[in-house]
Amino acid sequence: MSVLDSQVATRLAEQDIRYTRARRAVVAALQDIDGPRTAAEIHESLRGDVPLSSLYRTLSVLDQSGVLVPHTGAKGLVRYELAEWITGHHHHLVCLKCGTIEDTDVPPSFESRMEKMVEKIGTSTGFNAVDHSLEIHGVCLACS
Amino acid sequence: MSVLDSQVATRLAEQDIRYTRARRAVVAALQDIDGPRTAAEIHESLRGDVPLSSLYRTLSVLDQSGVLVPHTGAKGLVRYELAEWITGHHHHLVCLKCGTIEDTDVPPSFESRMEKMVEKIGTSTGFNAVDHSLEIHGVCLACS
DNA sequence: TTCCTTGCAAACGATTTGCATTGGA
DNA sequence: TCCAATGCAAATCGTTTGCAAGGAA
Repeated sequence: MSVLDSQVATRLAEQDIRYTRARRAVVAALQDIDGPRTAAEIHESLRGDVPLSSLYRTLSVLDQSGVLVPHTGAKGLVRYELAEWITGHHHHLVCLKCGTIEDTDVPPSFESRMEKMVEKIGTSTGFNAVDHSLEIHGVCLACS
Repeated sequence: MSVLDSQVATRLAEQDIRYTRARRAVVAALQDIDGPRTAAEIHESLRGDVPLSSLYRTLSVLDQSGVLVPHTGAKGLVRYELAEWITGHHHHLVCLKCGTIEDTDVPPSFESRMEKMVEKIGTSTGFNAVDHSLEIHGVCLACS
């Protein structure tokens, strides 16, 4: 059991949620990938080991328990990735052609300024900010 | 015909696309709103004047002609808003509870720094950046 | 008049759910 | 053991499309 696996196991145990075969498989699959993926993509990378209907339930459980985060970045498809307490904070490159989303980082100095700004926007508008993500839209290497 | 209307009319005329009743209605509906809305929401605010299937076709035409921009921000629903050449550049407050997206601005000094950064990320990763949007996630006033 | 656009109904694709069975702590 | 998780098939929901009728240039 990898470090990541035991972190996730702990997180699920705290909530009395079982860490089953399907759930392990999904976490493992997302571990090797640096960006959100759709249910269909995960299903394929699992070579059909987990039927789609179970996969959707698995994604939903892992989302609600804070292990995954959903993104609905492009083409109206929901894409999941490991939560930031696992991957670390990052931002997204969204391809306008194929809809793929990849992770990217920004310089720490910019990041801290962005955080302050987000906080300020919250207090001045009544919007209770929790999180933020800079979405950069364009065309990825594979599509250009 | 409002200023906005004639701008849109011109844009469509350049592409030999008719500015019909349904298209005018959608543009007018989005004009009063400061954030992306789903087809269902637009349909409702039009009080069913435009049937859903026609509405989807209308949204698609206005998207392809550069009048609207789609966002797939939350709950896996596609939301449309007027393009930035009409509304001006802005960012988004995304409510994690109800999924609504509202527009917001950031200070110009921050904005220009963000633009430079986005450009740099593009050149250093092979990703051809076109556009960006800071998505601030949290809980909106109505939901808290 | 001539296409483009509309409306209706049927088709589609992603996601969800009911229910009987299996499996994990 | 005992309840949660799974697998299958059917249902649901947002969105798309074929086709005949109506409308803008």
